[in-house]
Amino acid sequence: MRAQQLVLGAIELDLKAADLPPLGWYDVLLELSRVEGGRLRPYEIEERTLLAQHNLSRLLDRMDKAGLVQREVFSQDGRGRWVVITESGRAMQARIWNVYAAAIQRHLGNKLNNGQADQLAELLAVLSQKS
Amino acid sequence: MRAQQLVLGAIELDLKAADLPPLGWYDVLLELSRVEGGRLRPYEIEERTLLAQHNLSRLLDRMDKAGLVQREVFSQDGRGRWVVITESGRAMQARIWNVYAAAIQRHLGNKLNNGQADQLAELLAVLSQKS
DNA sequence: CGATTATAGATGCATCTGCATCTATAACGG
DNA sequence: CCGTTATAGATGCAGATGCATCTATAATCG
Repeated sequence: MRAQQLVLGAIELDLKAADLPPLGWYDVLLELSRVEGGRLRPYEIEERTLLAQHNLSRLLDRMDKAGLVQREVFSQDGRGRWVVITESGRAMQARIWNVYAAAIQRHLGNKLNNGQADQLAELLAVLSQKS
Repeated sequence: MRAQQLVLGAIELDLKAADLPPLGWYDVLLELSRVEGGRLRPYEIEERTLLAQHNLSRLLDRMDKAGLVQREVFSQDGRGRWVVITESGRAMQARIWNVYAAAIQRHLGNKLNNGQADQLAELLAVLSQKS
């Protein structure tokens, strides 16, 4: 818990210092940017990111207002929506990645060698397994 | 990040299911319960827990209102306060620990053997070191 | 001393999160 | 079909968090 808080906090500070939005925004932008057509249903984003439904709904409000995504109707199911990444959203994803990658390097890469990083990833993968 | 979110979320759910307050409360109660006299200055709690100052200040409001801690004047320095754990606070700390310990066992202990747990702790300690 | 600066803690305000619930639509079962 | 139940997503409200700033007191330095 302590390590996560410290590392995440340090990364978020780096983002903030570069006037970029928090990591949650990046997670959404990344998922959208790497699927065909740049569009996903909200529940798909939810599954991929571990954001809670109500939380994602309002994050999308903010990202929509910021012009990074747009909501469109999903005609096959009247309940559903498409969330589509905009050009500006793709640009933002790239800008964040520049800073994010450097932050990962600084706060993780500089502290662990490759073997340790692999080991850590493996142990955390074990913890992430459903129970 | 994912592992932390999953494991912490699962532990918090266990606490909530037992009608207990979130882990932040436990952190404060634990620190207070294990010092002589059961009292610390707010800034000391802050250092030990990584809670932000303004955040801790209001957490203490809530814990005070719940009768788990009391604030007392600190006569050596007019700016300072004592935070003192109450009997009820000690009882709560113990009640939380029962549930918390079981949750740690379920969500960590059952997934990692001792060697893996040690390895993980060691890697995370490396990450926690100041830059 | 007295003015400046630093520290301890509290607080107003905006944002974010969780929780429950709501609306709208779809699926299902008799 | 129609009533019940399930699913997608939004929203009102309370509680939590971050940020900046405020008050009060201490320490420092000319």
